[in-house]
Amino acid sequence: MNAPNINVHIKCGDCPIRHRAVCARCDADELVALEQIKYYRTYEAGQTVIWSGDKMNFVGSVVSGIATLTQTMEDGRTQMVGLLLPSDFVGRPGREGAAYDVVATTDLTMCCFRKKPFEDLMAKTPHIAHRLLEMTLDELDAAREWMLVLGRKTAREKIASLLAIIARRDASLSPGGATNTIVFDLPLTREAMADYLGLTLETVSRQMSALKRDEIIHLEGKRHVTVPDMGRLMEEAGDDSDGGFLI
Amino acid sequence: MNAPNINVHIKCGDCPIRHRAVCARCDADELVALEQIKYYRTYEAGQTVIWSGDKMNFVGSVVSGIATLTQTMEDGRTQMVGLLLPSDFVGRPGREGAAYDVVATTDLTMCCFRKKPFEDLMAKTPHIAHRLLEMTLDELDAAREWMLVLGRKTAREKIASLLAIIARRDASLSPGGATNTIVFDLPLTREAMADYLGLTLETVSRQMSALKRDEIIHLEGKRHVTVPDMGRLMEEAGDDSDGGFLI
DNA sequence: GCCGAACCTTGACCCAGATCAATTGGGATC
DNA sequence: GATCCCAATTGATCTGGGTCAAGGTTCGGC
Repeated sequence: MNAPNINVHIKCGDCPIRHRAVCARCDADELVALEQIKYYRTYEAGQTVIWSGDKMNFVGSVVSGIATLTQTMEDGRTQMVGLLLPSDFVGRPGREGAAYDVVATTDLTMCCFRKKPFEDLMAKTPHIAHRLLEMTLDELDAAREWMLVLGRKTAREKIASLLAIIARRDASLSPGGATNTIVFDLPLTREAMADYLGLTLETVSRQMSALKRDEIIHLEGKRHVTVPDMGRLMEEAGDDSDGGFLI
Repeated sequence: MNAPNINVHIKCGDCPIRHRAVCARCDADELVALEQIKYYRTYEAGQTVIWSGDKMNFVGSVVSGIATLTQTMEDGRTQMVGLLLPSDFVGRPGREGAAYDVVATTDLTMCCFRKKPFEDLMAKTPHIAHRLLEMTLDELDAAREWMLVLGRKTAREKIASLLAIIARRDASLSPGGATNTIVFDLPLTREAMADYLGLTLETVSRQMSALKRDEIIHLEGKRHVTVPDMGRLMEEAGDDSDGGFLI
């Protein structure tokens, strides 16, 4: 039950993450070189992609689905340290072992490269190295944003922050058009949300109920969320007024 | 009182951070190019180097002294998101504005490059881009480590973790030799420690007193710390047994 | 359509750490 | 050595979120 399927194969030109992943800046020639060393893997929801401490034989990009990066203490306390969405990069060129557990939260497809050939290619291809630097800097910003959430926000603000982040990236604008209503499905269980936010799942549940009671969000079932007014959600998150694009 | 001094000038060959900073992998020619665009700035303890949101005209490396990276919410809650030690890099090539406040904690000397020339040079010099990627990946690991501290550790564990980190990098092995006693000076006020750890300064003070009472540390004055047994400190931090090198 | 498992919600109580409030200590400056 | 100032300590009290415990929902398998 643990061997990932290796069957799909997409041409880079047709790849849904072509313009955002580590290969985004590659030209046609470079893409050919990547095409030669790449292969796909799929994982089922719940499967562990990489165990912390294991030797990493490959690096790669998330093509579809969602995965989490988590760190665990000996006594079992766990903290999620990253959420991997399509186009995000997994693995660290230049390091042997994995520093975190990577777990598929939904069914997951990854575009993988064996580590050594990828490192060799990277050394010869500044476009890849440059794009990877850019992506790493973005992740560093996201991690630091998250440090503020973990260190200084209340439980309610934490939940609102997480919802706002997911809403903003995952958002499918409501068919209605000009409203700022946003609708999406939570890709995480209450427990995973708690691990992300440094809370317990009970507190997550209570705060979700509270936000619902206060009509900041509407819930259908446990996962389907409607945000009638994104501005109010941002206020609850304790972030400055609107959009909050990085200055 | 706010204009930084611009007076020192060190040859790259004599620079104390030559082998660890963003220029670490540069060869002689590349160093000449860097030498031409670099200049030094000094700041006094307490001075703000960069304000969040301001246009960044330069990037650079910390040569000596310590600075902090902090984020502030509108209501004044602040979270430190990075501690900048000698050889650490400040600024983000490819972005206009600064995302965080940078404040000198001690007197500080920086080796600066105007942003545009540095970016141009970086595009032509893979050694710089490569080293910057490496440093950014290390910072990302440090930030994620810190997310575990902020999200899941108790106040006592947080303090022990911070002391352990400072001890490990800042450590001057005691002249005695073979003991694992470590002595160092705290570069941070109690308030700065609190901002780093997501605590209040009162809690920091109480936990410092508790660690002292339990003889995990000794204190002379408020800043001079002796750790008689590094292993015990690591235990208090909740980290796995010894050294804890990244796997 | 019954059963079990996984996930979620809600309530009651408790405690770690925040908050409010003095007090102490250690330099600098005069 | 008196005064001021700021960092730090310490105490008393309060509270947000954790912990423990008891249901409720949903869904797939039989």
